[in-house]
Amino acid sequence: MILSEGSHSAQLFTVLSGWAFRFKTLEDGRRQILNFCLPGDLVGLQGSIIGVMDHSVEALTPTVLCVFQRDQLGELFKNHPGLSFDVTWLASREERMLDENLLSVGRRSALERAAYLLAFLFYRARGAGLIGSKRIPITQQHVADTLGLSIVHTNKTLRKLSEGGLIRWHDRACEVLDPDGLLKVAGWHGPTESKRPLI
Amino acid sequence: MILSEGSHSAQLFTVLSGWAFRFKTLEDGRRQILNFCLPGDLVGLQGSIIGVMDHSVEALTPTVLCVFQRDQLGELFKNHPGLSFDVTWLASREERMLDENLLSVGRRSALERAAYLLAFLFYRARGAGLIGSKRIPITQQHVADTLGLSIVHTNKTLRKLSEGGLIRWHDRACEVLDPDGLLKVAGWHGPTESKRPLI
DNA sequence: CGGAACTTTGAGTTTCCTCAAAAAATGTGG
DNA sequence: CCACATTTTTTGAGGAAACTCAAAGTTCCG
Repeated sequence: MILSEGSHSAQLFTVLSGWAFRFKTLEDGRRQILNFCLPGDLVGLQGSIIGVMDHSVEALTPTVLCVFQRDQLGELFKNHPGLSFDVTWLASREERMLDENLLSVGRRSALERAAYLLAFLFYRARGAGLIGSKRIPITQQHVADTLGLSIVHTNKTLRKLSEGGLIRWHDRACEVLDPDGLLKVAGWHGPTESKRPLI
Repeated sequence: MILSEGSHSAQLFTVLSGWAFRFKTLEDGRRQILNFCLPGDLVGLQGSIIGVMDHSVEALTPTVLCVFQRDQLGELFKNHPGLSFDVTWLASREERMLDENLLSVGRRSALERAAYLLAFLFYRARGAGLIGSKRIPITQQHVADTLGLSIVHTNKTLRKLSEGGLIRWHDRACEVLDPDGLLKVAGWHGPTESKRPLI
């Protein structure tokens, strides 16, 4: 599944199963991953509200979506105040995650950033009900493009986390061995999530 | 005006006049500015919906706010679908700005980042109706904390933009002399804003 | 006028990057 | 199951970007 930037029929959808990610690119190809999309996430609201999507979305695993029609959104707000409150709740949750990510990319060191990201994804997966799999299905290139680092430096940084026994990398995926250790390295207290609406 | 992180009576407000900014800090004091708040902006939605504010807000100039009560939000969604749509529109606009900022901090060089930020603020000021003043009331420390750079390197970077005749720095503020030049340095096409709701 | 905040400069260091290439894992077709 | 192409991970070396430390100018404000 790939939905690309500038695409005019901006889609609004929720992820039912699978992993995906949102990203933007500069004209010369530099790519920044903005956030990851897990089951229960609402993706593309901005595009739906504003008219053009200005980021792209790509799947990491086979993914099942529930697609909404853009023009249903006005109707939703008119007739379903509870649901539209939930939509806004999810939007504000996404914004909170972006705030955290921006803090991380702007102010944390490479090692702290990597630890933060993997802890973040670990807890998101858990929160999305993917309890069984501690496997985060991303390549080191994805990590690099999320953290704003080169692939080489990312590799050397992840290696340190591996050597510290915090993670293990295999099969194009990261296995988190010690979530608390990651939190400590990152200087983070973990997610402060309470109960959330499902759409 | 300062509202601080973790404050429990999370506030929701719109800026009526003045400049402010949202930021987060790490425990050792490193600060990341997340976005700037100009007249017409809705600030603190996430806090209002989720219960605790997890960023702080500080004023750059004397600022007038219109504060909403948090518990009015449910009522708003129930009885004013048009307005609640607008609230969500503004939330998605904020998210779009964060996406851009994250791309910038993650993937642009120091010079590109600085140019992007100043162009971004220039167009935001214009969009907020502050047409007269090309003055952006921030110190170089604010720029550094927005771009994720040190104050020293920020100074040297801004100096290059000054020497290129793109900006002028005086009175703890930046004057934009050549917006198009900034866009070119940043490799950006400027804002794609259409009409927006006022709350 | 004096103190504080802000801007500027220089020097040396660290972090991260690019280039290049090898090693390992993965996927495909026979 | 094997041979081969592709993608991903790993390593080394040298260079560029950004950082810290330190200090001197400047501007602002009471």
